[in-house]
This record gives sequence, C-alpha cells and structure tokens, in this order.
Amino acid sequence: MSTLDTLSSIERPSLHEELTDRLRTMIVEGILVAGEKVPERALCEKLGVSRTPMREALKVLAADGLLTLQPNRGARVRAITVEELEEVFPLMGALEALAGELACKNVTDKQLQAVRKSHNAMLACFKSADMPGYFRYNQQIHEAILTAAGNQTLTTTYLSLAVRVRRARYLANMSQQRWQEAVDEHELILKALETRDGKKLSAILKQHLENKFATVRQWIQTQQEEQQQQGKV
Amino acid sequence: MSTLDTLSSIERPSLHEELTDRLRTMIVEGILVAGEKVPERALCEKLGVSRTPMREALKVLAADGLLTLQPNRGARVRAITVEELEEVFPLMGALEALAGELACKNVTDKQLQAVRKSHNAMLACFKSADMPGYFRYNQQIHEAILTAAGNQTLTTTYLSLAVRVRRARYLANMSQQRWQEAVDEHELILKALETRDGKKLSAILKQHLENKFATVRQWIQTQQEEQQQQGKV
DNA sequence: AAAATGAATTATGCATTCATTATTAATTTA
DNA sequence: TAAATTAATAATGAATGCATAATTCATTTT
Repeated sequence: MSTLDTLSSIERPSLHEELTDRLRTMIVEGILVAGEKVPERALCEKLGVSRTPMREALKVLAADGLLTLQPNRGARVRAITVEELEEVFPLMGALEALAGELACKNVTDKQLQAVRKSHNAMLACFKSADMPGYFRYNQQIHEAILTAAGNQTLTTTYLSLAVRVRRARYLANMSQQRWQEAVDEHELILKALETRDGKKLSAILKQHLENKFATVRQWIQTQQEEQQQQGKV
Repeated sequence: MSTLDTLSSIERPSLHEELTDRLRTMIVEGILVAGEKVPERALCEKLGVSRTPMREALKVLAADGLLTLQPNRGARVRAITVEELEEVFPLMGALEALAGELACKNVTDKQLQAVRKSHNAMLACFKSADMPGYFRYNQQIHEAILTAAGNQTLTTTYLSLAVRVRRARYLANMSQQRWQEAVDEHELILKALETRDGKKLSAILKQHLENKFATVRQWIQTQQEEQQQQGKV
C-alpha cells in the first residue's frame, strides 16, 4: 500500500485543479505508486472532498498520460516502460533544443542571473554529494531556461512530458563518472546561454538529455526485469 | 448562439471520453464558437447525458487548452490570439521536424503508399479548387507522416497543439498563389519521404508550416481588429 | 484439498440533489 | 427617465444517491 497518511485536508476555489496538482505531485513523489491502483475513496476521505472533483482530476491526469483508466476498474498510476521512455525522450529533446534557441534570443540579464544562482547551488550539491539537492537545482535550471524562452505553451508541453519521466529520472542514480560529466555539460550550458549562442545551447541540451536518457533507460530495464522475476516467483 | 441542433444522442462505454471527443470536434468545426460560453445544460440535454460526465470532459478539454474555465462562470471556448499562435507554431514546427526525421527512418512501403494516395487526392482537389477537400487530404498527409514516425506520444502531443489552431487554419484562406506554393512544397515533402531524406523532409515541413503560419497570423490579426471594431460600435 | 459455484461486499460510472454564486428582471429612488 | 437597489431566476461547483459491474469470501462439489 501507499503512504496515504501525512496528508492534510484542503479547501480553495476549484477543487479539481487543486486535486490535479496534488495528485500529480503525489505521483512524482511516489506516494501514489507506479503500476498500482489509485485508491479513490481513501484519497477522498483523506483530503476531505467528494468523489466528483476527485474523479474530474483523475480524468485530467489520465488525459495527461499520468494515469490509465480501465473501464469499470478505476484508475491506475501509469508505470513508465522503456518503450514509453524511448518515445518521450526524443520529444523532450526537440523541445529542449527549441527552448535553448528561444532562451538565447529572449533571456534577460535577471533571468540569466537566476540560472547562474541555481547553477552554483547545484555545483555545491555536487561537491557535497547531495543528490536530492542536485536534482532539485538541476530541475530549477531547466525550468529557468524554459521560462527564459518565453513561450508558455512550450513550458506547459515540456513539463507535461517531463513529469511522466521525472520519477524514473530521480530514481535512476548516475554513476560518479556520469555525474561529473553531467556537471561538465552544465558548465557548457551556462556558457552557451551567457554568450547567447542558440545553436550551441540547443545542441548541448539535446546531448545532455540523451545522456540522461541512457542512464534512465538502463535503470528501467533493470526494473522491468526485476518485475518479471517477481512475477515468476 | 451555436448550432446545437443536428446532434444525436449517444451511448458507449466511458461517456466522458466520448464527450471529450465530441466536444473537441464541435470546437474544431465551429459548432461551439470560439470566445463563446459552452452551453453546458443545453449540451447535456441534446446529448442525453447528465452534467457529471459532461463536466469531466470540460475539465479535460480545459487542461488541453481548448477551453478556459472561469471560476463560477463556466467554460468558454478559447479564441486563438496572435500571441498564442506565435507560441504554438514554433512548437509544431519542432515537432513536425522531428516527425519528418523519424518518419524517414521508420516509414514502411505501405505507409508511403498511403501518403502518395492522399497526396494525389489532394492534388485533384487543388485542381478543382475544392478547399474543404484539399484541407482534409492535407491533414491526412500530415497525420500519415506522424503515424509513419511511429511515436505515439509525438502524435498525441502534436495533435493536441494542432487542434488548437486547426479552426483558424481552416478559416484563413490562402491566396491562389500561396496555394500553388503549398502544393509545390507538398511535392517536395513527398519526394523527401520517398528518398528517406530525413534532414530534407524535416526542413521542408518546418518551412511549409512557417508559410502557413504567416497566412494564419494575418487572418487572425484581421479578425482581432474586426472584434475591436465591433467592441467600439 | 483444489477447483468451481454462488452470495455478500465493495468499487465504479453516472444521475440527481443541494448550497452558493452569478445573472437577469423588477422595483425603487433620485 | 436613468441609475441604483433589490428580488427572481438561472448557473455553477460539489456532495450525495443509485444501479451496475467487479471483487472477495464463503460454500459446495469433485
């Protein structure tokens, strides 16, 4: 079962939006476990809402690819597969590339400063081997680049894809060597953005993502094999 | 008011999915008019469903960017603006480019044959100046390329963006000259696909879209000005 | 004891109801 | 008569209710 405790009740305009956000977070954080059923009733009781807005949120998240709805059998958290990953990553690559080009065109000095700050914070985390911290600042950087691109639709589209792989991305640990490489790539990312070199930034971002992709794919493959093992036993 | 008549009642597993599809179609076809409120009750009655699944569908379409939800004031069909267009088109460009590259890698002879068929049908429509027919086959071609790319996530993502601009795209009439150019571009598209030249196909598709973009942008600008005029009168 | 059948329970999908908020219509006031 | 105020009506958002389908559990059968 999932960790449904430690969740407080909610109130605010438009319950279903609040619920959509909450559930999304719970999926990314693994509180709602990939592959498992979404305990609709339990969630409603825990959050103090009725089934109507909850079910609206479930429909939205299903349309978004985070859940699958089985007729008469409720919602299930979509477990990412290698196949899905192979679909999502190239897409994210294309979008990051676009974001890089646009960001170089549109980034303001203030935004650049924000990226630098996240970058340095990320470096500090790397040096102290703080993976969760690194992950958080890393995400901040990529989102800051999206913001700098100044295209809300791009941001939304990208994030909806990113969320689908975020948990896998988080769980798939990098080797120390790969981690160092990732940091090096980030130096290049910052440099390209500072010099407003769109082509270069675009290319590095794409490469950076492809490298991450390789790590995550390997991890998922291991996971799937373990699942199969368990299925046999 | 909108043309809510000529709609038959429905039945099938998962009402909200059926409704989502129906409403999406109604928006693209202009039965639900951009900028106007969605007549929830009337739609429910017309389609013979309760408000619950209807509202689930509305939430999904809102998350998809086709509607906006105003708290306590229902749903409204999102009218596309120049700003939104300027956001959506570059994104579609990046995705079409990706689709082109992947399609050249993965297209089967059978799929290629399907594209050729649509292409020829489209040419026939051009010669007989049949815009609706042209538009339909044109769409078929682009969707066939997506299919050939063999990336379901790409298809879904692209279509969700394409739907948002489809109506404007349909209403924005091309000049005769531009139409001829578009047809010429389509010849190049077919050729690039036949020779599996990913780079070239990718580039042409992007250019093709940018040209379309220019036409649509002009049309929307005119529309917005007319709206403002009406607002003043 | 394992498989098969059937009853009890629970979950699911959708319709209905209800409280609240917005909108319109009617009335009053200046 | 035009603006302001109030009353009415309708719409929205969310909770509840209900019929059907799925699941679980007990019972029977082999």
